[in-house]
Amino acid sequence: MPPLPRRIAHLDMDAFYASVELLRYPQLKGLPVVIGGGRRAVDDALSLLEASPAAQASGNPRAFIPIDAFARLKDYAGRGVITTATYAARQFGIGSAMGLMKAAKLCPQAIQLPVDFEEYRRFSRLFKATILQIAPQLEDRGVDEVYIDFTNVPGGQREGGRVLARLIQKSIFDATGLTCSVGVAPNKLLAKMASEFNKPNGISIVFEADLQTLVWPLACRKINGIGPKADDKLLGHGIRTIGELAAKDLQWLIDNFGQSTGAWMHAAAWGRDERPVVTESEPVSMSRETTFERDLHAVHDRAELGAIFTRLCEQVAGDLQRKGYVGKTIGIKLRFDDFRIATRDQTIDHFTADAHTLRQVAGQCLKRVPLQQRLRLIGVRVGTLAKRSEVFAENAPGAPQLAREQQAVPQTGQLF
DNA sequence: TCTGGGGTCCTAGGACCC
DNA sequence: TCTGGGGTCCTAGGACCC
Repeated sequence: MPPLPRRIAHLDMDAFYASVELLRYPQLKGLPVVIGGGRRAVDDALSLLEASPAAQASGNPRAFIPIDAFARLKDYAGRGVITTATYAARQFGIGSAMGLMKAAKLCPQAIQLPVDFEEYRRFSRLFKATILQIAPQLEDRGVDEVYIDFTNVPGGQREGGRVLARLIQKSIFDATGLTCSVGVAPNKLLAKMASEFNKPNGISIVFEADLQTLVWPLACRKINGIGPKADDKLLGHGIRTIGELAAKDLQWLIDNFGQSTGAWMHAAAWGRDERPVVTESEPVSMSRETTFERDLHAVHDRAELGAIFTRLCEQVAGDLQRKGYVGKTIGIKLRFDDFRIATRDQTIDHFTADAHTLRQVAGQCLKRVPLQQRLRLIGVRVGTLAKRSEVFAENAPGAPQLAREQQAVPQTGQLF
């Protein structure tokens, strides 16, 4: 029997965070709602506001406070950003990654909700488990997106995948009350674009033959992997659409964008993508970072900075231990007040998940950065990961590498 | 009232080894 | 004197994605 034509689906939950919140608070349907800005400053502000009569009357004090109330709070630092906004809020020009203060200006009456990642993750697990009962080849692409290989699944070839897509949509709605959009195409690249064609709650089916009519008129930016920089550069050459990109010579693209990027762009514009659906993967790094409520200075705010730095190391160590990983490349990330970023890292001779070791090596990394300028953010990262169990197995008997990890790391008493 | 947090992958130079 | 390659690891930065 000849192999079936490859049919790959991209499934995207519709306005995921907002939809989960609307399930919880159906009264908010149709109202402008923004989700995000949930930093400590916001929590402090919330606790002040919870006592307000309007909030009390709503029955859910935290949920029904207009965003404007924050903007008017005297000492509010205002560093939170909007994670997402409902369609009603988008009408006012509010979008994700927008500063909370700007959003308050655009739509003072918008209701602000804190983000609840735990709840979103719960729904995420639920919809993915639902898909897995129907189609076993699933690639996780974050909390609200997946690729699914339809090729050999019953119904996966009927009407180009529409029959299976409909079944999955219905099953997810029955299990969660949430809608999603699905694109089915010969590969991941086209499936990802297709899932955007018919939002929300839509299905769109794309074949190779649809390339010219459905894909070539789109902006290059619609290709997953072409971001703002590459798009700017393409525009600089007068290339606006994917069709215009496809019309360019392969060699011309290689000369202007490099061997790898040029060749990839050419293939993408012609709808070619052989990447498989990857059902399992190991993490490469784990990190924690935080933006301060006000910019801090390495000397002036040494104690505060040191405490935050230590906490980040403890958090990364906790994450590693909880998930059963160890790593040997320890690094830091700094963002200065002018938004410049500096990174430093160091690879040590053994794997670790120990907070003191991370703190010590990360402290050494910090010493290698000039710190005249104020800092906005600091982060700690561990890379070159391995499964803790495998490092144990490799070293048994004797486990010399981990034995070293368990040695007490001398506390220098210094901050950095 | 500018601009969060957690990731992946790529590039490019230098060290070091054969 | 100076002349080679190839391969891997480490480090710093940057683009991009969700």
